[in-house]
Amino acid sequence: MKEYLADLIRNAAAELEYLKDINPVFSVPNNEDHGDFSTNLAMTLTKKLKKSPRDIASEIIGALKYDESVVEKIEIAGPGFINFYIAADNFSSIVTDILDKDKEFGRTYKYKGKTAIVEFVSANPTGPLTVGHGRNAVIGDTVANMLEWVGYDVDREYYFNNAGRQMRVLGNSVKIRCEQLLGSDVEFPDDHYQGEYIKDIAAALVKEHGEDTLKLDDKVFKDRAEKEIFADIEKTLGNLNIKMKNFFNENTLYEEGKIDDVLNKFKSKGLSYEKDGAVWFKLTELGNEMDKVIVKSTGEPTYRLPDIAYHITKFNRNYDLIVDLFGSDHSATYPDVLAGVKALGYNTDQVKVLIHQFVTIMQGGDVVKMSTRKANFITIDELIDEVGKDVVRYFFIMRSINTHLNFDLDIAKKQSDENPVFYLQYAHARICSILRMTDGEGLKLSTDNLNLLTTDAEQRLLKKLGQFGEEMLLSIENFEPQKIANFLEDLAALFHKFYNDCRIIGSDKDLAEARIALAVAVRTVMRNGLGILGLSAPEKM
RNA sequence: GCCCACGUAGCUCAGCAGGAUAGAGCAACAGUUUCCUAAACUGUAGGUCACAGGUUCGAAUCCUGUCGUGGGCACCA
Repeated sequence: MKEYLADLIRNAAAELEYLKDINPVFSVPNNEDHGDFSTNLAMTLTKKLKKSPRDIASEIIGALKYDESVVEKIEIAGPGFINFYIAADNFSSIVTDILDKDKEFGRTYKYKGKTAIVEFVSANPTGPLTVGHGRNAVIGDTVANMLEWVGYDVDREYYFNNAGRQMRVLGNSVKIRCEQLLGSDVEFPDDHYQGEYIKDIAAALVKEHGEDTLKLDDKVFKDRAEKEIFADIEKTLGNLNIKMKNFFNENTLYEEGKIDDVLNKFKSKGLSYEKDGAVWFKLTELGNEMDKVIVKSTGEPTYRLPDIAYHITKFNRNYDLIVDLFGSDHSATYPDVLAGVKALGYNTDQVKVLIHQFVTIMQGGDVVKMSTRKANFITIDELIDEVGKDVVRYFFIMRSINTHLNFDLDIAKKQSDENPVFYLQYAHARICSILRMTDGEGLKLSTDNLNLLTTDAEQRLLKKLGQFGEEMLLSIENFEPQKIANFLEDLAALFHKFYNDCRIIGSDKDLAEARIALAVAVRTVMRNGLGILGLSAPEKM
């Protein structure tokens, strides 16, 4: 429709010279009194033409040759907007289109043939995934879904490191629990992992090895903990319907010499130097503020080196789009890493770094501080048990990733009617219910009389449905999952209003069958949208 | 001190590729059911879009500064 209007204006260039080579922008006005589409074209031309915007608008309208069965009327409004009112008949065809395309409706293949990798979660295996990790997990998976929706072939990847100090502390935590189980009164250090899960792992080891447990190599405790915790993490992700394609172990970068490769390249390019027994990365030469250490005087690399090497593997795996997702606590690390990758000749334009702000957990009106080490946390699994997977997912994507998210456990756990997810799902369930009823009445779906859908509620619903594809593409290209949620909330609201205003059973047969077609179209769009968000579309509630 | 994000109704937040009278949910108040699920719908009330400048025909939206909140500024990741 926008294309049609743009053509109208381009064709008018024959009469009005200044419309040549112009690309008019159309928007849907917030206020319905302002028509179906609106353009600010006249106002943008005031300077060039030195005329009042309303005069220009009236000149343009005079030059437009349009079909009155499509455009009902055109008006000048406010400071100089040109508002287009589309004849009612032109919106109902969307229903046929939706029924036709069904699961494919609203999808584009704009990026067909392109590949993407989305790296997310990437928590080191020191404990169960907590509510704090939840936002990252859900946003990452949803972004991956979104990219798939526009044609990308997407790999979901989890990057972890099982070497560093934290992992040694983890292994030692298990070992000390074993000692305690075997009767030693050794004290458990404050800075070790306090969680119950450590005791469980220790108990399993003691059960298998008895008194010999303490003769085991230190590595065994760490490896066992890592294995059990990872199994747990994968299970948790599964509970959220998240399936990783790959778990990438930082260690492989060492084993395959990737770390040395980077180090050598830096050296040969003169991008590193030695000082105080450490190797420094010359970031100042690349325009950053200060140089940073990449290899400590102990010989161990800092995170920067493996991170750079890791990103290079992403480039070498030939992804067209590389998405990294992490919390704001890591926001300072990525510029160094990108600078390193860029310095080695890779095009960082294809890297999209998404940073989400923190989640503040509220309970009883207070902020809950969480720490994996102190075992003071709420796990995602606990949350799912309380409120279900859909609520958890929805809470994490319903807000812009740039804002701090307040997760009020009391509300999340409370009566479901405070949760907006149910509002969406109820719209879907309601439609299913209607269809069960109309089926019993012998009413069938028919697209023969869609022109009967003329009430306010019906027209608004039709217009909304027509915006689905464009809105999806916009949210996806901007990496804004919350916009999909907003769209679906609007659609659900319009449907609920339609439900209250327009009855199906009891209406004239032609009208009833057209309304069934509309309802099914809404259901299809709702289902497609919920699918992208990874939410279920229940038939009954 | 420096860097990033945020500041919109009592609360939680949309809106921000500039656009017309700034929206929703919750909370408050008043209504709607012999009728396809009331997990719904309708209405009332509630605003100095943190503050101050600037750009613009036009600013919640862009720019600068101030204040406030969160996160970061390691030879931790």
